[in-house]
Amino acid sequence: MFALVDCNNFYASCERVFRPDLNGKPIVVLSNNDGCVIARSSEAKAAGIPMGAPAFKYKQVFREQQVHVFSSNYALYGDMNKRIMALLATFSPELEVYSIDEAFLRLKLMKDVRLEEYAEKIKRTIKKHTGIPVSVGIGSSKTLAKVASNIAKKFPERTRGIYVIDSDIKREKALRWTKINDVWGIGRRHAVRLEYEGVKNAEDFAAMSDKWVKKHMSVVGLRTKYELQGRPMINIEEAKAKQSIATTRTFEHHYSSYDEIKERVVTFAVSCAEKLRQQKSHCGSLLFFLRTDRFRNDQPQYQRDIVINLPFPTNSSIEIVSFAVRALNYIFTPGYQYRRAGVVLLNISPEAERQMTLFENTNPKHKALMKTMDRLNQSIGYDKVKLASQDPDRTWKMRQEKLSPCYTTKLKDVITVKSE
DNA sequence: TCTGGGGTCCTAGGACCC
DNA sequence: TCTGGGGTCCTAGGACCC
Repeated sequence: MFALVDCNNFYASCERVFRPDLNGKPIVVLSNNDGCVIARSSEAKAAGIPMGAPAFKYKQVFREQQVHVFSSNYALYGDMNKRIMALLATFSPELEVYSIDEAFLRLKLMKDVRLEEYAEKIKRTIKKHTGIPVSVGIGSSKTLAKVASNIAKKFPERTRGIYVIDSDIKREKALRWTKINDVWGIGRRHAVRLEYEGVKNAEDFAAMSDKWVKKHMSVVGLRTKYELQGRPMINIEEAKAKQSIATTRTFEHHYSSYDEIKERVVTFAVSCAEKLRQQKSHCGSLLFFLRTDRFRNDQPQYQRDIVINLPFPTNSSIEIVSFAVRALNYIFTPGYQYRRAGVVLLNISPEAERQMTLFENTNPKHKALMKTMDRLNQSIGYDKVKLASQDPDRTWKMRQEKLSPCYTTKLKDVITVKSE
């Protein structure tokens, strides 16, 4: 059996762990630059605030409903995620961390242990040690575990956050209840198409012909169909090195000067290179993109991507920066108001499998230099050692007006508990 | 004034090989 | 009249996930 453990309203719950005064009150968490709503407590959902709502359009709603607004605090959420995953690892040797707030576990059926009780124990443990409420869905495939978890979340009172699909009768009932666009693996496009075909729920979809599904939705759709029927097609996956690494940002305002954009691009490239070295890989190519503000139709629009194939694989910040700047030089055109840019590293392979080239190679001194830079930045603080092409006192800053303290990762932010 | 960021997998078609 | 058969690799674009 597969279990899906999913944190309820994760970012909002993280904020609430250290602010118990906010229990029962509406909370939203905003994206970078305080742009959109990306997480909502159940009270905020009930207040009618949709996912992805632009914050500036909902200011009045926030005020009227007394919604507590937070900027996203990834240091906090990332650390809470680590703690939860460490706890989950004690429940099964086969654990897949699927996203920042959910994980799949493979459960071997054990004698004398009922699945409901095991799920209950998982839920209780996470709550006790981290303060985060979770839902648990269990089924004979990952997709069914997802279905079960949705039911658990939808009916918290009746299910107490736990739902187990362990019989055909329960499976059929669950599939009938699950709307087609709520099925894991069926997105907006396919949902529209399927509804046109008369498919309303997961049960209808599971009854479609293999031929139709394969033709219109490829083997991916077919796997989803089998999984809904209770035949596992997707396994627990162990953590793998990333195949692409990106750092992209919407700027806090429009930039038109080359120098300002260049400084940002350098920083994006450095950040990508750090992530690349962390997973002990190097990259063979780099994509850079630059675009104007798609929401401003009173201004001329410009958007371009460029891929640069590196002459040799590298993970040196210095080299990756120089190629990123070269990419910028190719596509930068003066006269536009730029709003977004990004660096994506591609063609990633393990450092250890380096293919030597005859004439060109990375400077061997870079390796030791990068190691030292990474060590210093890790021990004395992020961004303390920079390349000269980065602005030493970075003038730009992400808009984060409602940032909460880093309760679990900064000593000065640790809460004080007074006892009498 | 103001609208996020980071990933994966699959397929068709082109270009190539013998 | 008539023009084979069997492969691989790469890329762009689409669809999906959180």
